[in-house]
Amino acid sequence: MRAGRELFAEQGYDGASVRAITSRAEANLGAITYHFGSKQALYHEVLRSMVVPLRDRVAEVASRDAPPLDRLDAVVEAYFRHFAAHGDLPRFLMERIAAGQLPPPPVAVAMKSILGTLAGLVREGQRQRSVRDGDPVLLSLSLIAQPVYLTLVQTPLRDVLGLDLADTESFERLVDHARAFVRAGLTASPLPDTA
Amino acid sequence: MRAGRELFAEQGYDGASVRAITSRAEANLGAITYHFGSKQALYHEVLRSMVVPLRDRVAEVASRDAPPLDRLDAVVEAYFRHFAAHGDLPRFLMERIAAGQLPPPPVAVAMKSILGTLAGLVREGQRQRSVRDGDPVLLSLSLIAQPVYLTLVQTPLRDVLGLDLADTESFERLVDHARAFVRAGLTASPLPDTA
DNA sequence: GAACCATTCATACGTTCGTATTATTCGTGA
DNA sequence: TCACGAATAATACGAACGTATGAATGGTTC
Repeated sequence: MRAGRELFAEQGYDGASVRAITSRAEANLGAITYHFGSKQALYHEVLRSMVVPLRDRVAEVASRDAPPLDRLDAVVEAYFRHFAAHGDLPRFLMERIAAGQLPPPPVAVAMKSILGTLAGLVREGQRQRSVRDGDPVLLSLSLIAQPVYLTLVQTPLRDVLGLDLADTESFERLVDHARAFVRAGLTASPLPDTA
Repeated sequence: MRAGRELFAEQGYDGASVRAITSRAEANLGAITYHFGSKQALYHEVLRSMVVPLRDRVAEVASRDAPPLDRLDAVVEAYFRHFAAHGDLPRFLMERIAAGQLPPPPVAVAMKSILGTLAGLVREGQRQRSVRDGDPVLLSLSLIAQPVYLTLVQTPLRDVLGLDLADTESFERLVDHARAFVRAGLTASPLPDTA
């Protein structure tokens, strides 16, 4: 599983061959078929093992005792921290989609679950007028877009622009930036005075 | 080129075989090697043909005669409209990256150029205090994240949530949402009164 | 210590891949 | 009209792929 996670992240699903994975794991060529049934089954297993903790983490942050906006804020941060610890995850979330396929089942269910959680949080914020009006699902997607995209482009940015967002200092700036951006994007415009 | 664009979008770079492409083009298996030199060269050519118009479109919108915030707004819309007309593009922009590779040269070049344009626009807005303080490149990336991510997840959303963002009405709602979100994320907080 | 069973291992199979090779076709310009 | 060259076409090649097969291995249980 570890070798699979690494190689799927490095080379993508198609790029990571069964031979490469088993050889990195110092196992036999047949090991994947034997233990998981197929390459795809291993892939799904790897996905599950990465995506479930993210889902749990988001659910936990979302259920804290704090104003909805603060919790949404915390979700953004949680995403970044989780991605920092599992830098491969955003690639896993998007790879099949970017290759024109449906997301694999583990990703689809996690996506659905997280989106439900966030949309509920947004709705709560809207009820108490702290979050801007608008489709809760769209607002949630816009939130998610930030950590996913910004993490995803980190490597290309480093290689194309020489912009390194991975060292501790830059990373904190990145997180702060995204939190501020999302919070501003979500916050209900302060009402003129009345109301 | 058309067959390549279609199949690369549908199946990803690895998924689209030379045989499938040439057969859809009703051409011979050797056609790609003959006319482009290799599969990868065709891929780069296809990328260039999609990415250059986007770059030009952004540059055009960014050079309009309007307040920076309005132009940034217009860039978001331009992205969405361009993606609506070329729904494959976001996949092309992200596929190799999501597969753990560097972006192909045409994408890297366009990325660099667009990012330069937008960052300049952001800086201009910051100078006249209409755009929030912060790293112009990060702010630009946050802007780009919205059309790219939201377009990218459209298909999965339809299949997973039954949420269809492609019909005209939903699409306009989507664009309006993203514009509002980005504008709010970029706008400098109104100063208390003084200043 | 013998039987059993999960696992490891080496190897083979059939497919598909991208590209190279060689021949053929066909429109164009002298 | 003939020759040239660009384009198409059919086929071959070697490599890599995911998976299947059957034999070895080694620990556990009676």
